[in-house]
Amino acid sequence: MSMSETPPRSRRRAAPEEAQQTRKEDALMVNSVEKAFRVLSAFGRQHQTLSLSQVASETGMDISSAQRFTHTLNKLGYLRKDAQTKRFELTARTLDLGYHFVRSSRLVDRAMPYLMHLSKETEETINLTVRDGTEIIFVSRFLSRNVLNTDVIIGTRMPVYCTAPGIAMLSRLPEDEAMAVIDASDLKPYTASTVWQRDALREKIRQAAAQGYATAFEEVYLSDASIAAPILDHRGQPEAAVNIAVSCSRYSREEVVSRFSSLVVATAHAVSRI
Amino acid sequence: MSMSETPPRSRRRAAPEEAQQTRKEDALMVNSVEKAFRVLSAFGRQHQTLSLSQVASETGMDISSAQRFTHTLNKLGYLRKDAQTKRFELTARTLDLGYHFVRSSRLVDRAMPYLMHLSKETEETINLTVRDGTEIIFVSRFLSRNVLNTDVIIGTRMPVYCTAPGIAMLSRLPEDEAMAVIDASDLKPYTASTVWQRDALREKIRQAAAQGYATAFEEVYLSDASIAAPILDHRGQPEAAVNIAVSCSRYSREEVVSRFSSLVVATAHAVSRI
DNA sequence: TGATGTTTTATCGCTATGAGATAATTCTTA
DNA sequence: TAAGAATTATCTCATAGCGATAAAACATCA
Repeated sequence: MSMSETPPRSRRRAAPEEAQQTRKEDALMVNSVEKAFRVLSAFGRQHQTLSLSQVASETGMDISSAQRFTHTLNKLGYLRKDAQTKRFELTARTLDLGYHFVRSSRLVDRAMPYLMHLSKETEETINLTVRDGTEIIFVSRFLSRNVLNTDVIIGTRMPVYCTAPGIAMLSRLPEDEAMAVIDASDLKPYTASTVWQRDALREKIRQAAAQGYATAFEEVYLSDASIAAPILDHRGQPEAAVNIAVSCSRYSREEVVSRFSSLVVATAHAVSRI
Repeated sequence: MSMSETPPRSRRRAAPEEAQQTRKEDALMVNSVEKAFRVLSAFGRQHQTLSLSQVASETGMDISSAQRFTHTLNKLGYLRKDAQTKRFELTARTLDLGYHFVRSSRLVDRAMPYLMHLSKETEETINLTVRDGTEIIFVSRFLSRNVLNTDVIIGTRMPVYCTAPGIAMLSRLPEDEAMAVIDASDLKPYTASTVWQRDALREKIRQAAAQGYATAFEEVYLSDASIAAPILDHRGQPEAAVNIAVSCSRYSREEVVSRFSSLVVATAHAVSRI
């Protein structure tokens, strides 16, 4: 048997057994959908525009798939292609999905008037956040005229463990569930003030549970202080949090608590449906 | 031949010729992607939650497809399913796409500091919008402490023809292109003040071209006034618009122009890359 | 309470669809 | 202007996903 003959052009796709596997596991999964989202999320601050081959390498797809999905997303209007440079970029149409979410959210509906009121009363930045696994997502936001942080926008994600809203939400979970979230997190200090050790975090969660609110001082951004309270759904589960964010330069830690704790707790309570 | 025998179970899918047709027309289109988006956009203010069969009827898909796509989107985390009621709702993860867009947009990057400055200077609501066909989309937004309109949020769409940013953008297009947008629009009056007739709109566009800014007084919402200027890209095409929105009760039409026209024009010019 | 209709979930066979290869074309750059 | 790289167009084949339907769970009403 000659070893040198060219092997028959193996028309193999992915790893056949493995594909078979996932297929068996979940016959209802439409994989193309995941790929489409994979392409869209390849874009971001680092990659404002991408060429076809970059899309392929960023997403780990072959050039043909990249071609098919960029074409599809372009047709659907989520991707624009520059005729000159042949590079792709996201379009404003990508805002549609989030728009539908905000418009369909009972939580946002309920919370909005209270958040507005809190914004006017305090003249500080007010946020509504929800939890997605080990992260919080900013869902609604009223900016203060004082500090305009454009790094945080709607859709921004931050770790649960080093944010006041995150801890506030965990504080209304059974402790083992809360610690499971902590344990699933990639714990690390963002600043010198970040509380990131397991034991310290458990203590922080307990304290938040006792007080009804949580605080975070310069844990992610220097000079940012935040105080948050959990919003509970009709069965008492924490479904969101309100927080007030202020600049450390304008208030001491004690002042943040004394001025804002009861306001934020009252707002969270008003939005809750328990 | 008996006519009463049950016809052989016709295993036909869609209309075969037609499917063949579209397939021929666009071999690169991955139709599953469109269907996934169709499911997601079935949700909204009217449909905060949907059951499986509602998804099917809302999207015009059969129950099997609805099942497959809700399952897929649930797995990917864009849809949540209530274990009790078996109803679906959008999750905050749908904000991810829009987040990626905003983060990847050079336009937003460039505009942000100027918008912030304009917001502080005027203390009024400032918007950044882009055009998508016959609509404008709100991309960035700084709310005034005076009027807090929560109907308009990031991702909101409005017709080009009855908004100041829309007319401002058209005013920097060749007139035939501008009128093509008008002609593609579903022209109708939203309020008694809406300018919606073809000729009046052409006149309005010409005036905006001459002045460098466009205005709209109570054309969509009663008591809302708006003044906008176009942002041009490096080849002089209008790629966006800035506008200042105020309450009619606080300023006369003349005051809106005299106080804000040069500010909004200057801001738009600073953001332009011509 | 059982009977009946409705909705959801699970499963299956078939084939149009989309994967992957590659050829043709266009764009770079040296 | 030739070589190389990237993009676009086109083809074939295997299977992913479509559509049907059966089974199960729920709801409704006599």
